[in-house]
Amino acid sequence: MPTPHYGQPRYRAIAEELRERIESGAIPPGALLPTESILTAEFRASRGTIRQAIAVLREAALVVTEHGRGTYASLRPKVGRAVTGGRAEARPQEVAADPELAALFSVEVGTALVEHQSIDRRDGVVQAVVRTYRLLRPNQ
Amino acid sequence: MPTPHYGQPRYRAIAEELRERIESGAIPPGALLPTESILTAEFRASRGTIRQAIAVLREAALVVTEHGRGTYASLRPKVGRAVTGGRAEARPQEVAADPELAALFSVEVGTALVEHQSIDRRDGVVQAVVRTYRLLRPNQ
DNA sequence: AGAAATTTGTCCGTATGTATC
DNA sequence: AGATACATACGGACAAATTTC
Repeated sequence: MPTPHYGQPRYRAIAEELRERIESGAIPPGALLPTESILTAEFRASRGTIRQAIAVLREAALVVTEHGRGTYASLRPKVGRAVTGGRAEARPQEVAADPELAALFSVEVGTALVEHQSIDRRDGVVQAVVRTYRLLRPNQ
Repeated sequence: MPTPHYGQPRYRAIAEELRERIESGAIPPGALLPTESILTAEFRASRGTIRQAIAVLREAALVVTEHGRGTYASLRPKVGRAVTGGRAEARPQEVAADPELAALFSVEVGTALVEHQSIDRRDGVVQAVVRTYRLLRPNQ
């Protein structure tokens, strides 16, 4: 079998399909995904490709994998706009760069950065807090 | 050849070695890393293993790979010296809630949260750093 | 402009190691 | 101990993007 992946690679297509199942609730939060072996059979793909697909979901924090156990659907599907009141507030503010941010932005520790904070709530309960950091004035 | 990986897997050891070369300046910022083919010969490892090692560096934002071109060392500063617990960037990571996060999540200050950091970069230059915080155990 | 070489991307099949049940 | 499931590693083949000639 050749390797035709015009446009979308197989592993991404498979990741999409699995993402659908998770976000739709077909695979409920906390539940185990089918084993790599089963997915291999279902999608008629090699195990490496299946693992690549799962890696995409892991990167997206949609699943968590445990050695010898399996891969679980994350307890936190869809962070996006919940139809019911998942509104996010923003609050620009200047903060001092911690060592890691300083290294990333190539500035001195303590340099002022702009912090943008948004909050994802569901039914009034804070689900996630997102902080975005940028330079006051981009260098380079 | 068997696959003994007591403790450290091969690909992580190779990633460590390459990380050394980058952080020491042996591979200066912006420079191309040796091709996968060359690394395969040097480390006597399969291409898959080399690619896995490079994936680790990519995850740590130490390199950027471009299709058909090669893998570049990131333009990040060698400031990453002070290693006072300052990890380059482990992916999902547990951190202690600061007062503001603690208030938002309704937990005690210092409670462990999961931090996920992603970096938006253009041409190797960091544009923005996004940190997302969530509870370890979502308490509905 | 076009062809070839180079380099990374995707995919397969197999084998073995390690963790969990 | 045995079975199950994920992790690591190898080798081969072809696709796609880039560079070189």
